[in-house]
Amino acid sequence: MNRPATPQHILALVEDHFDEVDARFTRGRRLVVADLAASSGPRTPADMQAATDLPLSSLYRSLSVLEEVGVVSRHPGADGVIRYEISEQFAGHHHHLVCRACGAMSDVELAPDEESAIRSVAASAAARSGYSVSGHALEIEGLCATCR
Amino acid sequence: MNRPATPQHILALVEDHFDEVDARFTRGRRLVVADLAASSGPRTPADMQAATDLPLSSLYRSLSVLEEVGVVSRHPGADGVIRYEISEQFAGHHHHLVCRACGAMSDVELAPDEESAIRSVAASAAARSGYSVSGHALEIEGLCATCR
DNA sequence: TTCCTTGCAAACGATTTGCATTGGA
DNA sequence: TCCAATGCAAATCGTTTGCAAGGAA
Repeated sequence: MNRPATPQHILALVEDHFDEVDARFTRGRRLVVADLAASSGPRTPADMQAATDLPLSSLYRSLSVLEEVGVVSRHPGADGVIRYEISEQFAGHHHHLVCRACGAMSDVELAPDEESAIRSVAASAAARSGYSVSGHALEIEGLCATCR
Repeated sequence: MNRPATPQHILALVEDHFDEVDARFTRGRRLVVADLAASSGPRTPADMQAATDLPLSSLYRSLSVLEEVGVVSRHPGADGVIRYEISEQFAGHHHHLVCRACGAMSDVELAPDEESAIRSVAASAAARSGYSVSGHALEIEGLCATCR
């Protein structure tokens, strides 16, 4: 999967994935995935706790399992807080807009030609430094619509 | 300044900058800047404390002053630790290679045409989402030469 | 003197872990 | 039954702050 998906779609894919790796897709984990799937950008544990009402320790434990099985990925913010989102495998490849005033991150997708331009720049830069590339992330910094 | 610079050059620029904003470029601050200027990528407070032997509290205070006056910038890593580097104003614009095995970050510069390609992609993506752009950062993820 | 910087120790806030309990296969 | 998941409380770890001492203008 490498294309935007609806929350329901994501839930279904994640459910299948839990079967495949044979781990339990429990209530807590489901709540976390549902919350992230419905969001338009990475969320902090505090955000998710407010939305799901799970105890923080359980939330963190769910996140760590979800990360292990590749369902979510972490995005540390400049404020020192780690934000999570559904990983690209399930939510599709995209990039981030980061508001330098409020720290919020939101998702953006690039057009195919933009995407391939980035990919080729990343590949050549990595080659120059002896890295083998496995991915890239463009972070666009600016002011969001409400902060500008 | 928007071009790679030698450690000495950076020290000199920073010294002038401290004069301009009339703040003191003290021993501790100088040690931090020298350490960062000599490094090939963002460093953690622990790295810097090992190199400079400054007490952690003083180190953090120096970093916070340096950040306020625009000399350093912070780069939160996936491991939750914040890394610092000399800001682009003094060290030149560049991007990062991040090793997904060891977490190390190293600097890369792009060719002018690569850079302008990224800039234009960032501008159009931001416009689509109602953001005003102030900068961009490409993070290239992969395995570094020693981890691959 | 006066203001800024430093260093130590205590305080914080985010995240992790120990342990006893609960829940599902 | 049995192992994994949960929840609470306590522990960690990176980072920040209070406060008294030191230094430069």
